[in-house]
Amino acid sequence: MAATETLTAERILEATEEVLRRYGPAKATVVDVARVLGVSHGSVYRHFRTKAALREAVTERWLERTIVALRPYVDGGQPADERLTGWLTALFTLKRRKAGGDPELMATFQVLIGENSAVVDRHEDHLVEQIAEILAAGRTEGLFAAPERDAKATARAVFDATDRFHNPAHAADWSSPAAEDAFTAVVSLVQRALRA
Amino acid sequence: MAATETLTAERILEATEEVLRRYGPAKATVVDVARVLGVSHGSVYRHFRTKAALREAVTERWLERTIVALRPYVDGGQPADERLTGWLTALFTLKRRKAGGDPELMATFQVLIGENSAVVDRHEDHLVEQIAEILAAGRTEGLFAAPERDAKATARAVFDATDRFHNPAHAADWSSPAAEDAFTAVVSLVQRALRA
DNA sequence: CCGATGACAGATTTCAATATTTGTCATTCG
DNA sequence: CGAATGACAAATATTGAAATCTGTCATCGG
Repeated sequence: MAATETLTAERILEATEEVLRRYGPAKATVVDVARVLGVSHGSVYRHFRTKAALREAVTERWLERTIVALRPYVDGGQPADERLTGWLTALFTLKRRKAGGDPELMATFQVLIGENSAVVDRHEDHLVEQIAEILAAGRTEGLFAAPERDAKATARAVFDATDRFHNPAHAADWSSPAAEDAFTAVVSLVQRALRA
Repeated sequence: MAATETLTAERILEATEEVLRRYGPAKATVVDVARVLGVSHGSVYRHFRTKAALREAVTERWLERTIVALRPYVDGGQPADERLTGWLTALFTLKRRKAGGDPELMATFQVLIGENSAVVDRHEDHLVEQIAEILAAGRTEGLFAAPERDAKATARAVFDATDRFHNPAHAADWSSPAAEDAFTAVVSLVQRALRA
């Protein structure tokens, strides 16, 4: 596997993801990444100052995909209340499928999440921002009441109230059949709270 | 430290708690517990079949204390909506004080929680039961609307929606000053959802 | 000139030998 | 007689020496 292509940050991130998938977060080393790419580990350090920075970048990429996947639910053509339910359901379904489909990968992901709380905080802000957009649209459409406190706080409250259904820390609960009902109940609670 | 008193399950549980506090969950051994009590470790096994059973009993005792501490908020003389806010605030304050005041003890507690999910599930059921009582009272008082689904599911939804503020998994977030506001926002969201 | 290399020091992890702990039970003690 | 003991086997944890990894940098090669 000689480096036929130029060594880019992008290629390193792909290789790192592969190594993390294959060996898990505890055993994945920079040397492994370099081996997959057919380069010396020194070359990896030209693109990422530390192993931690490399893992952080992978985490960021990973989280970014969720943001992109949820975008359609923010902009979609239905009424805002349906879009909100759709968005929340999509987020839950996405995470649950990931957790159920490949528990080991989810465990790896959770370790990265734990290592990079600053990245996660920024990611949460993005998600809250998307909720805020839906809520603002809902107010324009006359579906949602004007917020008692500032709009951002309400969006954050919706995010926090549904935490149990998107925070990977709770992934173990999602396989239970009761989880579906619990999710529906919380979403309906949230919808009642927002209704004009 | 001769066994001047009779060796009871109660005394063993107290000693186990002390050992867990002092050495943490990883280093606390049955031999340590026996040493504190001045007996042989074989005697401890007369009262608890396994180390796991002993830890489970400690966990149960620990959780029971929360139930007792919250009881007054269920029965208290104020209107039900205020009692609900009081109950939720008490739970959050209790947990937060525990987490902030002695982080190591909290970490120990979290390990026990993780080991004994069956006990935790039963504990959650008790808490949800307390919420359900307040909600039922609130309906009688005309403060809360009749539930769309069954009453138990609504109580569970309130519990789930506030998960971030009582689940020890989130203890790390509670020290942030934003946590207080986030909590207030979610409680106010829940109250709006329930209002008649 | 510029990206890649690999030798290197210090930090971290692995592994296998050693010690401790768990759980049992025949025996002792009151 | 029933509660407590402590010797014991099997499971688990600790330890420290050896191996590997991280991060740097002087040197190489296109």
